[in-house]
Amino acid sequence: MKNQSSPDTIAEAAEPDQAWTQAILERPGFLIRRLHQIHVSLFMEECSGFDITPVQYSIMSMVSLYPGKDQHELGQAIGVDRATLANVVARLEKRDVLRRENAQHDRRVKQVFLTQAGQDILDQMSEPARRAHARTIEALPVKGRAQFMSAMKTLTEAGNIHSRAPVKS
Amino acid sequence: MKNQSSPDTIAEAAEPDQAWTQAILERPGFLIRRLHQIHVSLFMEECSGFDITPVQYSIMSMVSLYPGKDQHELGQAIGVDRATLANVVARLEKRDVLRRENAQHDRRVKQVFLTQAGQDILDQMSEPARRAHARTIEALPVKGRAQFMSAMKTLTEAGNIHSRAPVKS
DNA sequence: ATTAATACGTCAGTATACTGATCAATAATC
DNA sequence: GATTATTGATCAGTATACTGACGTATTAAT
Repeated sequence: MKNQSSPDTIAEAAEPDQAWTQAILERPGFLIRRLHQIHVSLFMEECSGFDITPVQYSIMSMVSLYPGKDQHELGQAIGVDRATLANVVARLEKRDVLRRENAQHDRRVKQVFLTQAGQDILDQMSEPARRAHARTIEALPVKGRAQFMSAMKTLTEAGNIHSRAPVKS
Repeated sequence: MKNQSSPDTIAEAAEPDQAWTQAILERPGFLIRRLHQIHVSLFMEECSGFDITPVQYSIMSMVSLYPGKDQHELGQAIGVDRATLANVVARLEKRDVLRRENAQHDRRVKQVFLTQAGQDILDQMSEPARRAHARTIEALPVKGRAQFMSAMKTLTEAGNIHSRAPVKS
């Protein structure tokens, strides 16, 4: 209610402290959010025409490996909470990419399967998806990429329990 | 429509190929999404009670440095598209954290200011926010943290133009 | 066997993130 | 000066992500 609430402080606010701005833009969380945005953009660019998002692709990949895996297991496998996973799967089912089926052994459970259309999309996306992942870290020297991926593994494994939807292997 | 669409393939699908599962879970984009989730969780945990998200904190920090910056500039400064930024700012305005004002020099422009309440929250959040960022990378050895942050800077700078809301400095 | 606890899925609500369209104000062009 | 183009903001729609609550089905405990 003193200095920053008055509009006539605009002029001299143009160059307060470049270092402080840098401090904001170099926080770990900030850079992680940015890199996530960048990867999603690269993924959607490489995979344009399929209209499949990175998370959808992760789910399809996992269902392809484990046909009949239920929603709860799928969520735990890729680190997506059950509410979000149900949303994504419902969308893919509506588009005839996935199919859900009530399990006989437990009527609470819904098992997920790829349709033939879904398997075809997955196959066709293999190369563009690989490129998107590669481009995300291509600015690093080859040696640096391995170091970076190693660090990411360390951090995600260490932080796994702290996230709301931990990956359960 | 052959192997994966039949529910009686569940049993033998239990252990298809551990290596393939690993391949999914070690893609760059996958780990980036996970680390982003983890950081947000840590941030919300450290800053519980304030009900301020990481992006909201970024905006508040930037407005504190540049009072009167308009929405378009703010979005470019922190890498958030204008539609999203307008949403976030509108929410913070409703909670009396920020204040918007129509600029005299250009009636299209809405300048953003912190309220006193907003500045107080920002001040009080300084330490918990710092801890959240620190904890996000604390699993790395001290030397590894610098390397990791350096790699993140390289990647976000290189990928900046590819994202839909590039940071403009 | 009934009750209690747990598990799976869903729903409602909220937040970030993006797209594409629209509208009003400004800037550029003729 | 009138027309055109550009810009800032908003709106509608969609997607991931999470919370808390609910209902139903299963399992555990009594």
